[in-house]
Amino acid sequence: MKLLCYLSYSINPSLLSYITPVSGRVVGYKLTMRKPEASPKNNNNNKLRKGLWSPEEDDKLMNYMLNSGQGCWSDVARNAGLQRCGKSCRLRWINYLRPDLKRGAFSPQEEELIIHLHSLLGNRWSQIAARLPGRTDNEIKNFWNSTIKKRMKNNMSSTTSPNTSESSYDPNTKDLNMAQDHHHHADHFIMPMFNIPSSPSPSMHATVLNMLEHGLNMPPSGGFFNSSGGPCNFSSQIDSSKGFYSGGVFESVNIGTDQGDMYNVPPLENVSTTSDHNLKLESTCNTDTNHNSNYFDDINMVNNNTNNKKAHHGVDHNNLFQEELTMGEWDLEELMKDVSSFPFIEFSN
DNA sequence: AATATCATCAACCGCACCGAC
DNA sequence: GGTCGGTGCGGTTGATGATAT
Repeated sequence: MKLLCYLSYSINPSLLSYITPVSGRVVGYKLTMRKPEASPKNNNNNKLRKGLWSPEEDDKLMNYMLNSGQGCWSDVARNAGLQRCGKSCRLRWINYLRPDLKRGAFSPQEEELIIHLHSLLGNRWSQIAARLPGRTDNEIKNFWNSTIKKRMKNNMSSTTSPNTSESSYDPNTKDLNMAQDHHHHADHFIMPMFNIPSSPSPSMHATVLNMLEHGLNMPPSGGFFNSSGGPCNFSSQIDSSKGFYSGGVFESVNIGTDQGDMYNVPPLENVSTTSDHNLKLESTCNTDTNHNSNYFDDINMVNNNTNNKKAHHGVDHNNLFQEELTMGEWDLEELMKDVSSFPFIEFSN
């Protein structure tokens, strides 16, 4: 089916309106999903259509974009002969028609990467998507909310069972298995790497990045993340033979050092997100000489770029971030502040 | 077989940012 | 400095198919 999807798309992208991009399921054209004329607002003077896109609309937009390229989206909508708002055209293009979109289910590697990036970036789906070539923020967001979040939720509920801590490893529940395993060691502070709140606080965000930055130099006295009491090394390592973590979140020190380490997170890819600031990021980070430093540079860039958005909340993330990066040691109190908002609790809704 | 419930995901909505005027 | 249009982002909705009862 996946192959069929790719083939079909290469022939006529609009055909794939009938196939969901992620699952590859043939679902038929959901003509009534968002009933185009259902709302009175749709009958306004502009007669702008809403709801699902028809194959004809897809064709129009695709042809226009391929022939004329992207301009002002409202112009695109008008010039392409679409009775859609520019916003809708943009969304359709980015999420569905873009030629470089990858189709099909998320691979285990992609899943791991999403989880990892989410632990660092929170719900900054666009930033996460920028590191997954061919994937859209919407796709990743849906995947997270439907699959990963549910998995975590299920796993959290399973922690109430006394047997769960002894349960064998299940790749489908690996995140919470690890978290719960640590969680049961009450004498050690546990930071569930995958369970950072939707919007990590600046201090927590900084702390996580601090860990990544200074993992080797973490004060042994902290020992927050190492149940064995040894030096605290924060990083993640994939056992490539299994496709998942080999030793838990806080075990190895290997981020970005192995060729096969998927957490050697690629710099922002040339993924045609049409986002200007993503392109800027890409231009500043896209070098392959030093993956490790690039990665952290990249994260810093992310912080810088998200800073503007956060400014209206009255918090200067960037300053906080840089401040904490220079601290060189853990601010346990700050860290603990954030623990209460970990999705260990959040996912219990 | 009929019905209810769940899972998925395309698309909308509201908000914020940015640049031009 | 205020307004406006364009754009991007994250949260949410709701139709559909799949699965359970």
